[in-house]
Amino acid sequence: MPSDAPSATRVRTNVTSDIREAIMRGDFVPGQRLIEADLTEQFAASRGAVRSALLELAADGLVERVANRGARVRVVPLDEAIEIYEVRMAVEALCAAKAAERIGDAEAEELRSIGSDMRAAVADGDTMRYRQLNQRLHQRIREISGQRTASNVLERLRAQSVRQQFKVATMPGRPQVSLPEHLAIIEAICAGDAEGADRAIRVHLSSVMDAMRKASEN
Amino acid sequence: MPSDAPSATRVRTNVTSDIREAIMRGDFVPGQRLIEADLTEQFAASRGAVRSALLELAADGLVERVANRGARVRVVPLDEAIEIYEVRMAVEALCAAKAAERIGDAEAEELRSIGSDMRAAVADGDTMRYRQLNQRLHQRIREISGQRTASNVLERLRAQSVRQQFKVATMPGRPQVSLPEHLAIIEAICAGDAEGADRAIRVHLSSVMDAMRKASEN
DNA sequence: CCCGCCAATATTGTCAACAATTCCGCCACC
DNA sequence: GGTGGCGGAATTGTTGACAATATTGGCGGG
Repeated sequence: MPSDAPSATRVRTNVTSDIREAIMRGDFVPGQRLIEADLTEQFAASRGAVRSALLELAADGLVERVANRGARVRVVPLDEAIEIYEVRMAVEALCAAKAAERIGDAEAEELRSIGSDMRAAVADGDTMRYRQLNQRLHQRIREISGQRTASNVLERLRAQSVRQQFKVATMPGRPQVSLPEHLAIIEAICAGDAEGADRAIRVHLSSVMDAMRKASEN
Repeated sequence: MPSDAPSATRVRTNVTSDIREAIMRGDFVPGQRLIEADLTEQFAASRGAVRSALLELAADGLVERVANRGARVRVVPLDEAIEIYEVRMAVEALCAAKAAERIGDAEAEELRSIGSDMRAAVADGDTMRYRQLNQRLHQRIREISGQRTASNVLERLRAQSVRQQFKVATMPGRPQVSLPEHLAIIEAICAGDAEGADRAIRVHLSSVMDAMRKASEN
């Protein structure tokens, strides 16, 4: 799936992706109404296309639709965010374990390289870069695991909790906490230690969940 | 979900559910083309409604859509079915563990009652009834677990693999194998043994996966 | 001063016709 | 005899107008 085809048939921009990205980027805040007419204008698409997009995004759990009352960006309360993370923990642990079983030398080097970059980003206090590396690490682990279904599920769940994830990632001192957890995950996977990778992922996501709870106490 | 509401507001029957059920029931076989005009006639709905339905079902992973070439019932190859079951294992294990932690006396009695019914159904050789009870057991465990997100994910995955599940369930001698596994799950959950419930679920789903592999060797 | 009704408005849902695309059989041509 | 183009049919995609439904603000009664 080429997310950025160089010159190919991406002439006709996909409205669904546009709206999805707008939501995940935060252009639309949770709870905000998404009125078809407005979106039609904003994205220069037909109403039918907008309708289809909203339908698809509703299936993805990103927007809520109630009959005859339209769509709005779904607001994920804390307890539901926790549930999402509990599922993520189970599925990411599966992916990490599988990745540990299947990893090759080149891929191991790549993961370690991401680890080094993360260390550097934390040392420089570059939170944004760390966030990107974090996402890339998790994505790469999923890819190495070869579990397409698990990847789909995780991608879906991540989209739903991207806001909470952002809140946590930008907490002061948070990178210092999560960096060693990430490095532990990388080491376990590269060592082919499925059991250890499973544990390391769970430790990491537990830590994220704790931080999430703390963040919401404000 | 009342499939046959007696008098309620089910005047306007939902096309999406109808098609979904038709697929899961096997009225449409995997790979079969789903032509909008035909569905329009068959379900007495407008083409727009059918289109929306196909869009939604595609998001659910039940049908495949390619641009300008229409929709067809998605065919799930064995290796993908296995992946689906690996994810199910992870998530159902989570649900079982949570259910074990939260179960009350009334619910425990209900689960045990399902267990007895299953025993009876196997003794009578009533495979269909056993299948129903099986589904109800898993569903009830999800409900008791209180994990909405996990339930959604599982419901989705179950819809995709319902065909394989059927193949396995109707294998001769299969109920005799899975009955004790189910009873073990029930006992662990009722005993409040989260760890044991997790293990029991994994044992059971591993067994299903093995059976699935054998079934596809034909 | 507050509350429930009613019309006006905003918004979504549905429909039918039209445009664009792909598929399939046929025929000329090599 | 095989191959490549060329219509015609089938099917999906899009558009615009219309119908159905919910929301809002005002108005009169209590």
